[in-house]
Amino acid sequence: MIKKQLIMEKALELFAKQGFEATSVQQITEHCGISKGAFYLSFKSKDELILELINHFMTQFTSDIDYLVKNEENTEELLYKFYYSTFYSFHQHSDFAKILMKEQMRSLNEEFIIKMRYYDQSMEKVILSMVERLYGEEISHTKYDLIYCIKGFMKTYSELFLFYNLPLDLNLLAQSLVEKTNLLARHITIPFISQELIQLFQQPMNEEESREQILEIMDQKIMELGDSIEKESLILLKQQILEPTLSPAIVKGLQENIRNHPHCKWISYLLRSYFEF
Amino acid sequence: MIKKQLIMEKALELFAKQGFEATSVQQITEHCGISKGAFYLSFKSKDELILELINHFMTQFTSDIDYLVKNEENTEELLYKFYYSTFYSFHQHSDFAKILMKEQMRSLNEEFIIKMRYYDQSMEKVILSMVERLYGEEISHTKYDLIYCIKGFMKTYSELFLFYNLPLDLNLLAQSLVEKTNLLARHITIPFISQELIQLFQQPMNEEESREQILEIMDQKIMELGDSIEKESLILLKQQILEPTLSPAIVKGLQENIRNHPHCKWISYLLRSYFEF
DNA sequence: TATAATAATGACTAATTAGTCATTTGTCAA
DNA sequence: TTGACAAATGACTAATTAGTCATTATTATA
Repeated sequence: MIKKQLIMEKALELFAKQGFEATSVQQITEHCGISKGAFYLSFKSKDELILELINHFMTQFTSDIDYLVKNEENTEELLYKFYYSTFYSFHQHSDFAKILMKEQMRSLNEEFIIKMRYYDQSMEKVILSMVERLYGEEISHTKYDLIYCIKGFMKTYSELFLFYNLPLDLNLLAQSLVEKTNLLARHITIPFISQELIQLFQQPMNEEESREQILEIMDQKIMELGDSIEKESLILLKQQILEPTLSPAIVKGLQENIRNHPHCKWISYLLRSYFEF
Repeated sequence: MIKKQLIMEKALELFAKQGFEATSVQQITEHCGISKGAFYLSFKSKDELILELINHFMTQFTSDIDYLVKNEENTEELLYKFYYSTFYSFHQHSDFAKILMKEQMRSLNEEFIIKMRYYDQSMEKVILSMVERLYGEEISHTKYDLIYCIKGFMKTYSELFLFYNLPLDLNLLAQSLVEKTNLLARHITIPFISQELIQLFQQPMNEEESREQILEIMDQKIMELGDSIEKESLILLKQQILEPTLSPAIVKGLQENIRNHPHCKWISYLLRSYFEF
């Protein structure tokens, strides 16, 4: 298991520099100081490694932001904290962020594209719920434009410090983007992205499937974890999904128990969506 | 010469779908219906093909926008036309635009990165001069933020119709972005991107080299062209650079003569920068 | 028609790739 | 010390790659 982590870390460095395709398994194993065979003991293929990297970072990233958006009490501070922690995460995991910017939609592997679209849509949902919390009904007809403007800010300003090693004043950056976002939110009158337009390319993720998917991931995590508060909480939460008996306060508390465990970030996010808090 | 064009067109289609690295020369030649040897009669290498594609589109693209920004009389209309023609070009050359979005900074080849940075900086200069024309001195301390917001809009909104085949209402899109841009321009108070920050990563393109470069490209184009108004204009403009004798009106007229010739777009842009109109 | 010049071919090389598997090495308990 | 098991190795395969070059086909000219 520790070997797997080593490979993921070292591969990430190479991928960030050269991209997925230009980096060979040979290079990765050399960079790790292990043999080629050892690589295939940890991963079935190069593609599996890439998929695990994408999952690892995207789940963490999305769920962190989601938690913030759903739990920050102070609405005044929310937008600031959103930008701050987004760029903080980018900065912290800059190798993965670079891949995200470079690789994006690319690569022949259909599976990657589907995965990335899924996470991209999850992220859009999170931003949407933030926008709705912040500005309410008054921006209902311009909210999709606002989301795309926010995404545009994130992309363009990330490039600045990801690809040129510039000193980064996170506080100023967040403040500056908060001002821009508020300006747009309060004064846009001509929306371009309508509800219909969104529906044209956002194939809905169907709900029933999602329940089964949550239960499946929970089973997997329950098996992985040793005896702990986290494991017990997961088991109780699973029962709650199968037949609801517990009070909201208890469910909320159980979710709180698992949310900081590094392996439970994603299930944490899925449960927040499922229980609607 | 016609063969070269065929290869460029067909290669572009494949590159847009699969990216540079995932597309083999074999695939390209098959898609063209020619032999592998024939490919190497037109291009020294696969990299040369890629570089020519980048040059072909980026020169055309940059110089078209530059002409618009420098020559549109009606300042009210300028921003609208900027967005309209930008997205119109993207739409027209969507295969190349896709590559631009996907490939971006990527690829191991240092030469590509340098080329793309050069064109990116040229584009930033064009946008800067537009912003200065539109809003004057009052936005001098926020103008770089404005440039990056405009670039963000361009990127994010392009994705919508490049990667999902959506119907595109260019008029509405341009109007919508004009409103957003004006809002930001008139109300931003907290800039993030300062003059100093810009200088940290924009290595200046030195001026003396640029004069020699212009003359070199002119010589090349003069050789390429058959006897025509364009050729004569180029010869006169070259003499003007070597020793200025002609009146501004004549110089302007000579530039006008060449600006619409597809092979002269870039030299046209360089001359506008050199003569400062 | 005959000759020269140019264009086009595709089998070839050498390098690199992802992935496999017989073999070796290391680590335990008995 | 032995024997059993797991961990790790790297030479190997089969496929693919960019680029070459002797050969053939086509065209233009005399």
